[in-house]
Formats: sequence, C-alpha cells, structure tokens
Amino acid sequence: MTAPERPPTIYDVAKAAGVAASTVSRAFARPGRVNSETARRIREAAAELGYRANPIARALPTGKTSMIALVISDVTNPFHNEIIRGAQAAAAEAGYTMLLSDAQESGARERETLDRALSAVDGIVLATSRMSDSSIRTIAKQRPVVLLNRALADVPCVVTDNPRGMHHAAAHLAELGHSRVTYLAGPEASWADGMRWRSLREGAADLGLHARRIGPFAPTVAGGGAAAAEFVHHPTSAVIAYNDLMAIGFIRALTARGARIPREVSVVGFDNIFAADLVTPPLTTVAAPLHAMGLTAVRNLLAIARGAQPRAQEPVSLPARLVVRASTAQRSRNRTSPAWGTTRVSPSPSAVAAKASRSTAAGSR
Amino acid sequence: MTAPERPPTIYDVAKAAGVAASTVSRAFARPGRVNSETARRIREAAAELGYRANPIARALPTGKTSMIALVISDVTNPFHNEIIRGAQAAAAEAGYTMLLSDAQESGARERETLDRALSAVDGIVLATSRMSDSSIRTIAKQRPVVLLNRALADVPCVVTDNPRGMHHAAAHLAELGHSRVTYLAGPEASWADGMRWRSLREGAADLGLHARRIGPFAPTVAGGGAAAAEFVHHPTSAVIAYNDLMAIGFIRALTARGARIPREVSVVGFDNIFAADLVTPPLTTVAAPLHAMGLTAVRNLLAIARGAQPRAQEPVSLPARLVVRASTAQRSRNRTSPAWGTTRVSPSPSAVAAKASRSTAAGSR
DNA sequence: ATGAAAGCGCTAACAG
DNA sequence: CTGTTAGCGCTTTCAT
Repeated sequence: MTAPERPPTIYDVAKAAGVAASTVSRAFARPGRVNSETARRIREAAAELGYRANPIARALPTGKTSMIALVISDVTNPFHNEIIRGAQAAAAEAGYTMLLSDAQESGARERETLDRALSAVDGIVLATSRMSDSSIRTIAKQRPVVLLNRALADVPCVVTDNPRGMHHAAAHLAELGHSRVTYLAGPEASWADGMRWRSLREGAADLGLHARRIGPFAPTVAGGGAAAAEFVHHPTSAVIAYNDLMAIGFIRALTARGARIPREVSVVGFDNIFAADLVTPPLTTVAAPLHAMGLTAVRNLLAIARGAQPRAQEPVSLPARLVVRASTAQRSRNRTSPAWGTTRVSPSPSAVAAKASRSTAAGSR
Repeated sequence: MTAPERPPTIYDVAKAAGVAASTVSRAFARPGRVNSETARRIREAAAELGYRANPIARALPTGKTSMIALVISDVTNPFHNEIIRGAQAAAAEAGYTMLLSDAQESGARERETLDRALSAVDGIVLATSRMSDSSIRTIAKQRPVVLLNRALADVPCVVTDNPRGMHHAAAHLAELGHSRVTYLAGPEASWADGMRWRSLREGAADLGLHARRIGPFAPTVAGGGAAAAEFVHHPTSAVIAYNDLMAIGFIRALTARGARIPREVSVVGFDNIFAADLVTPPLTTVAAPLHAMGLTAVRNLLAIARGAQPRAQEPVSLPARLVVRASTAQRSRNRTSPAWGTTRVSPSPSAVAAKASRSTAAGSR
C-alpha cells in the first residue's frame, strides 16, 4: 500500500515545473494564453501529476465557488424533471456545478436547507418556491437569485406566460361549447396558482364563460382525487386543473365513480408533464417550455452573477402553448344530471351544507 | 445604500464576544458543551450578528466539505425521482448538501462532470452509472463511492434484488400459462440489464419458460417503440421489458398496430415508476424500493466517509416485489397468428435476415 | 479552558 | 512575464 493519496497541489506542480506557485495559478487562470514556453512546461507538469485545481481552495480567496443551487419545491413531481435537466445543462455549459435541494413542499424546509448552502454558492434558482416573499427577499439580498415560475418585484424571474396559457385553455373550452368551468386550485403558497386562477377569472367573461374555483388541493394525483370528491357536489361540464398531476388524479377519481371523460366532463391540465401523454384519455394541457425554463433561469442567473444588470423589473415570460389531446371534447347536449354525482355518495347533511356555503363563498369572492 | 453586505466572520464574533477566534471555533465545533459562561456569550454574539460558519472556509483546513454528489444517468427518467428524494433526505438528515449531476446517459459526460466536482465532495453515489468499471475504480480510489443499481467488486453497492424480482415476474407469467417470453434489453452499459437478462435466462428453464432477448434499446418510451417494431417479426405471448418506460413505449406501439394488451401480449416492466399506475392498461411491474435505495445508498456512503469499514464485498440487496396490474393476463388459447404482426409491416428481406441471425444469436448466447 | 500562531490550497496585489 | 508576499475564513497544534 502506498501512502494515502494526497492529491497534488499547485506547489507540487510549481516545483516540478521549476516556477513559482503564482505562475502556475496564472497559467490556469486564462487558458487562452498558451504559448510561452513556461506555460507549456507547467501544463506538462500538471498533466504528469494529474493535477486538478481544488475548487474549494480556489473559492476561498475569490469568493466564487462555481456552484449554483437549484431549489425545487418537490423533486417527486415529474414537472421538475425537464427543468432540472435544463438547469443542469446550462450550469454545465458554463462550467458550473449544481446543487439540488428538495424542499418537500415546505417553505420552512426550503429556507433551512438553503441557509446551509447559501454561502457555498454563487447564485440560486428557486423553482416554484413556497417561501414567503420576505424570505425570498432576504435570500436575494445575499446572493443572486432568480425565481422560476413565480414573480416578485425587484427579483429576476422567469415564468411561463400563464395568462396566455390560461386564455388558450379557456378559449378552447369555450369553443367546444362549454359555458361553466371549474378551476381546481393548487397550493395557496403557489404563485402560479394565483396567477392562473386570476387569469381565468378575468378572461372568462369575454369568452362567455362562467368560472368557479374549488380548493386548494395538493398539486398531486391525490390532490386531484380530493378535488373530484368535492367536484361531484356541483359539477360543471369543464374543468381546468392547476396542474397535470391534479388533472390526472381528478380524471381517475371521476372515472372510478363512473363518469365518462371527456364526454361528460372535459378537463385540461397545466405543464404537459411526461405522463400527460400516457394516461387515458391523453391529457389536453397547457404546455410549459420546461427545459427552456431551466436553461433560461440558470443562464440569467449566471449572467447576473457575472455582474450583468438584472435587466428589467419585468419577469422573463416564456410562451406556453395548448396541447390538445383527448381529455377535452364538445360539450354534450343532454343536460341530465350525471349518475356519478351526489347520488353515488350518500347526500349527508354536511355535504349539503358544504355545498351551500361553498357556492356562497364562490359568489362573494 | 450601506456598504456591500459582507457576511460576518468568525473574527467579528470573536471581537463582539471579547474572545479569541479559536475559542469561537471551538464553541461551534461541539455544540454539546453548552454551559461555560464564555460559550453563552459567543452564542449571543453570533446570533446578534447573524453569523453562519462559511462551509467553504471550513472545508479547507478540514478537508471535509459536507457535500456529496449524486450522479444520475438521466434525470429525465422518472425512475430517478424517488431515488433523488431519498438521497436528498438522507443527506439532509446528516447535515450534508447534495450535488446533483446528470450524465445524460453518457459515460464520458459522467466522468467529465464528476472530475470537476470530485474534489468538492466527501463522497459520491453513482446511480445506474454508465461509466466503465475502470473509470469507477479510478474515482473510488479518490473518494468514497457507493454504486446504486450496479455491482462492482470492492466497491460498496446497493442494488435491488434483480434475480428475485425477475423470478417473480417469470413465475407470474408462467402461472398465467405463457411458455415463451421475450426480454426487451436495455442499454448495454447497464449493469442491471445484464443482471436481469441473466436471471431470466437462468430461471426460465425451471419454470418451463423459453426466454429470448431482443435489443439493446434505449431505456425510454421511444426505445420501447423500437422494441415493438422488432418484436412483431417474431412475437411471443409474453414480454418482460428492461424497465417501465420501455414497457410503456412497447405497449403503445403495439396497441397502435392493433394488438390487444394484455389479451394478445402480456407485458411486465421493471421499477414501478410513477406513471406505471397511470397508463392503460396499468402496468404489471417489478417494483424497486426507489426511495429506500436512495436513502440507503447515501447513508452507507456517509458511514464510510466517516470511517466505517465498507462492510462486506457483498452488495446490499434490497427486496423487489411484483406489482400485478392489468398488463398481464392468462395466455389466450387460440394460436392464430396475430393480425398486427408482419402483415402490417411489409416483410422485407432484410427483416427476414435479421430475424434469422438474431435467433441464432439468441441460441448461441 | 483559552489564546497565539501556523497553516489548508489558492489568488491577488505588488515589485522586479 | 515572473517571483514575493499576504491573505481568504476557518481549524488545530501548542503553549499558557
């Protein structure tokens, strides 16, 4: 057994090349300057020894770690996969290493894990953050931050064009003859959720649509199931879900109750996640440019970290498009109350009460 | 505007508390020792200033960064989501930060990105690595490594019990009356693929099963489609796919050609990814304990990093179970050649040739 | 227990 | 262009 392999340092290279350490350092600083005989010797020696600059040691004097953090509200959500990939690609292309941290849908956890990593990174992208505005601002004061799928004044953001996306969805539904649409709300802490609902509410009138909201629900398949349980008490012929996962869960639950999708209920999701195309029926959904978002967010972050002015207060808005698949259809003409409605669930007094209070709430909002 | 916010250092705390820097350092080293009046003062001062130890600076003298790297062959593959979550959880619970790097199914890229991060981490978990054995060994010589879903002598590994998993799948198929099964092979560089095929081939005889393999194909939905295109030239009533993604793609492609799943072809996948339960028909699959694997891998890694003996040469094997859903069924009795077979695709000479050579290959292997 | 001093591996002024 | 000299913020002997 040889001695414990200590990686070669800059000094080892310096000695081997017969130059000062600082000279070695310079040679690695701007690989553009190639020629000088000395530089060549240094390279050679470095290669010989298998020298690789220690990024940690380098970070100390410079303050730059060449690492960025990507914080995700929930790694388990397939929505994030392409974002992660895009972010990673942008980081790699710039020679940066990416930290990934999963907030597990908890703003508190998000803060905590971030606190630990904060001083180890040159910048942070917060994807669908569940943190409070003030927490985000606090972070942003210490490191460059770009927000993904959330907007906050004075913090650079990249978002999908939710208003237009929602408009496409609503217009599609209106065109199919629907006149009442239910929005299945996502987490209250979700900026995108607020954005989507607002866009729907504001745009509905012009399309001759009456929009209502129920929720909030967890942005998951289970959440969609919960939404369905509530939905049956006051169904509409069209539904827009906060995201695909919910849409999928909703469809499953409704189908289990005997409903026919899309014949009886048309549903559209958001995000166009991987599974959207695989479920039955394939999901009509507002597709977000996931990969591009990850890419853009990181690129902007790095630009800022390099000193670029965080341009404009306006969030960078990436276009969303509607992917029409089979979960939406012409509204059926017969208005008979569906068999899968309240008849299936025994109409307990509480359900009736809930129904009453809820419609009130919807009206007053 | 105040001066550029420089985070407080240990010296700031030291001065505020009226002690030496080394004393502050100690106070943070073992938070167990609480009492001493001095310690209290230090805590107070630190809290006051909002001091947080700089992990980079700490890493330099100690050589410990409190970071680990998780390398994933393809973040885009939903298979990894739960693994990532599990790994992240284990890292967080131990106060570690996790680097995530996406190898994009390329062994070369994997090496490269790893080289950059290597000296910044205390350990590495390689999930479904596509690197060569020798590359892995080289890495393992420099930092603690644990392999996920791959086994390599002298390197700690955690794997799912592929042999048993495959046995369950094969037995299930045999029980349903199938006698010939086709294995859709995954990437050649995949250790799990070799493992699965070998397990099937070796176990088939005892179950009265004849096993054949086609491929390799990409471990994706598209790869499954490719597999289907080849499969129709010499169909069997049962198929086992390298993973769920391929199984899904396979089913889709075959369905598009008019085949009925599972009536005409039973298919089982591997991994039980999120979407497996959502597709039509829901996929029968060998479920890997994804979350537990991520968790276990990281825990073992950290134990080793802390000096534990990488116990045993034996890989840690986590149990797999068969989740029976609707993509498998009793073998149908009528042996009529299916309509979706070669009739649909014009039986070009090359296809025939391919068929011949392939069955030879299968026999000789 | 606490303080002083010497680095960890690298970069960043300065001089020559 | 190269060498010298200080540090970056923290830990760690070694005295006290």
